[in-house]
Amino acid sequence: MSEGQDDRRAKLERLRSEGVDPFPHQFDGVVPIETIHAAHDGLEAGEETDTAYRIAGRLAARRGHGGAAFLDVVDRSGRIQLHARKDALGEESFERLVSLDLGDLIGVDGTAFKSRRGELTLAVTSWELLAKSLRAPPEKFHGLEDVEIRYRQRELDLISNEEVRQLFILRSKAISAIRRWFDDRGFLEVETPVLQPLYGGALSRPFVTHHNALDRDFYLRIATELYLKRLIVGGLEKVYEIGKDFRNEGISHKHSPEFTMLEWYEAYADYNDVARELEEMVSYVAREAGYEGELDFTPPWRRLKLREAILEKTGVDVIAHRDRESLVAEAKTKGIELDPAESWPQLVDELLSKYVEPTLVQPTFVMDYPVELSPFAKAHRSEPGLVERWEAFCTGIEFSNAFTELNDPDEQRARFEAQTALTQEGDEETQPYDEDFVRALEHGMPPTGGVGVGIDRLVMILSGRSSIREVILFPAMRGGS
RNA sequence: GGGCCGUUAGCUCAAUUGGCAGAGCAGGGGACUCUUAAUCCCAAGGUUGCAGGUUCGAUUCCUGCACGGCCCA
Repeated sequence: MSEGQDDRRAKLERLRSEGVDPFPHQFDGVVPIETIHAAHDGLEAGEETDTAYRIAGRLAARRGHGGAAFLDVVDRSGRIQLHARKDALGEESFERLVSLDLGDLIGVDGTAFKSRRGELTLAVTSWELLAKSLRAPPEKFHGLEDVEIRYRQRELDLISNEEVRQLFILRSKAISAIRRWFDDRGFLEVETPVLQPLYGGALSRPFVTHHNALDRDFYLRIATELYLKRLIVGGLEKVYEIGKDFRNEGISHKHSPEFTMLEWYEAYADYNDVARELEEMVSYVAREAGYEGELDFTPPWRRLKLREAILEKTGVDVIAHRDRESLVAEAKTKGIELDPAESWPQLVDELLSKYVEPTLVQPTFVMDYPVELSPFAKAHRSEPGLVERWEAFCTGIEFSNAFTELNDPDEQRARFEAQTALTQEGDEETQPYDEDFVRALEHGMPPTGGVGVGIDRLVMILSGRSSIREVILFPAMRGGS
């Protein structure tokens, strides 16, 4: 009797033999359960109405009392109690209703009232089976807690865990709010290739795939950056894209090999302009998604220079020690052991991520990065050796990255060549030379501000989750079919 | 890649020193017309992740593997 399936199949056959279709085609005129709550939560205990509603959902609990029964039905918007009476429904309909299995999908007509204990309830006047469930749902009180099953069979997680449903509704609301925000400001939503002859726009190893008819390899994109900037060259001026990027690197609580990225580019803007846009946009999205936590997204956010942020947390001035040896030595005087095998920019990155990042709880911009870590950012207008770049942090994680975009094609060519040199030294996360992109820049790209936002990380922040897998419906897992 | 922890009934969890593998929920039978983790009675439910090893005897100890979690790189 695996998972009680035999009992359920026997009921299925009995229903069929009684002339009941266990899988009917549709059920018209359903209202969300929340509309009943909205209309009648103010009723007094014991108060009855003759207002009729038609709802549909999954049977989540049942409490029988002989000639009557209470049943809980759940839909996407909420849960409501049903009260069924044998004297109201008749013997056949009542017996069939109380012998349903938990997990069955039903449609119900009933009138709203409040029970003596004060629970809003639908008195069932008629009902029908909408789909038979042949497997037992997870236990009703604890729900499904096994993390592996929650991720591999997310449908069960959604069925049994209300807060998981709420999380993914929040995610959906956040993404639609993002689109609304950009659409309202004259941005065009565009779609650029996922399959790319060359990858670029970020520092990461790519996934490789093969096109049979062309007999050549393609890369799954690691970013949308370079194609979007070609659209800026083409005169579209304000563009954004929301889509999946793919990075062939380790999986952690903040890295998924497949993740959702928002990028936008705006002609005639710089990194200060787009910083103001990010704080406004996130503040709007948090409001629209119903965020109610401790974080304050109200603009303006705190702005720190990278040099000062690291100095404040470690006592190390990375700009005053602008080569590997002197930086390692300086860190040592502050009691920080750095790996002397790493390059200067890698060491700076380590100081940032280890000593600064975890302390940035409220939304914060860290500004003005060394040129070595930023092959697409324009030189800083007043700080030599730095570029006009910021990253935005919140709850200790980086969720956004932006530049005043480099638009000098000769400078861009030189940056690619520097990356190629790193590749030859064995660095596997470098930027391949993209001649199509440089040629596009040679036609002239206006001054441009560009931003990337990790949508999964933004949803983690808005929902208070600490693992990226919690906010991805079907996260990548080892093994499986 | 490394360290630690976990994997027992459909689900959530027990099992003393290595000695008959238990409970709640769900499912089955029965009672009950305002309950809400409903309640009460009865019966059933197991290849203890997989493969080895030690032992008279392994859920328990050892080795390897798989999958997962947390931390580190």
